[in-house]
Amino acid sequence: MTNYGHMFRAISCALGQRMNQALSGMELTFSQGHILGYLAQCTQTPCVRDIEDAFQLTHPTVSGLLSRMEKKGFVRLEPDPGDRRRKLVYLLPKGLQCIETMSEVIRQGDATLLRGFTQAEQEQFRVYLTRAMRNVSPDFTIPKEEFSK
Amino acid sequence: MTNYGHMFRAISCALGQRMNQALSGMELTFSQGHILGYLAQCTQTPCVRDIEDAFQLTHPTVSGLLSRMEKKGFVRLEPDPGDRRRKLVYLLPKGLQCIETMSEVIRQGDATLLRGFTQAEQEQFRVYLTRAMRNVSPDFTIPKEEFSK
DNA sequence: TTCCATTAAGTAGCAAGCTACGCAATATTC
DNA sequence: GAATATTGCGTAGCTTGCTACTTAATGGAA
Repeated sequence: MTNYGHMFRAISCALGQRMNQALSGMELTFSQGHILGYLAQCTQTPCVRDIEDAFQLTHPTVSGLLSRMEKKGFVRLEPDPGDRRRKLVYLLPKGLQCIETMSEVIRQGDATLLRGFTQAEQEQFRVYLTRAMRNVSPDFTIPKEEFSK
Repeated sequence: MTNYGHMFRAISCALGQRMNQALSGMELTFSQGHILGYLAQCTQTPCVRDIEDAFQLTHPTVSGLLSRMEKKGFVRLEPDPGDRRRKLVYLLPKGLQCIETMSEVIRQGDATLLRGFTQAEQEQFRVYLTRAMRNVSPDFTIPKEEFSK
């Protein structure tokens, strides 16, 4: 009777819009920024498939994101010499430069969303969201990103 | 540091996928179903703009949705004789028939999301979500739909 | 070794969001 | 009444999600 699906869609879209506007200056999108954060944190150069797994996204989605990111010079894709099926995803300097801005944008987005929440309420909300997340997507883990500071 | 933007995106996508799969039998999508629910509840035939306002969506988005829905025979669009700028959106019988299924799909979606939540936790979660919603989109109201039963 | 299964990536095609335009009808203002 | 502003809709073009299919490379089994 409450239709959470609609609420989540609305919040997700509104938040995404804010983020994308904040990032529009550096021709970077929110989704692309997340991938940069993931790459910056990796100890080993990941392949496309690794990114799909980390973000629970399908191959065509990630493939499209990376192709646009490559076009703008944020990353470079190269075949893995050890397994010629794979393509390794390298973070380029231009991509690395965006990490700090991304981090700030995320911080501000969270602050907007949680305006008026006490510390305890934030913790509680986060617990609920994590539980809801696992309910709809059991093998979900929050992807490691270079935005923890 | 927690990146709520990503959590909301992930939940929203996962939930949407479930809903769309459940509705795929009747060639209806989740977003389209919401509009049907809104139309079923209206006392006066709304125009396109009314739907945009109700769901906080842009014109091209609603325009596209309605055009696909019209193609499938769920709704019919006709110019408003009283104001020739407007187009009135009529709910057709085929659209009305989907309401019940939509209602059930939403019920099941919510149940999945909230699995393991006590009644009190559900209420609390709902309060948090509503507050978060207003934080990111101040003039948001939950659109009236014919899914309350 | 050869055959088959699996895995990684590519691509076509679609839905649903968005921004940024333009146009026609109505409303407002002088 | 005429000029201007606003409003409602259309459309082009983009991103980000998806499914479904194909192809190439690897791995395992007969």
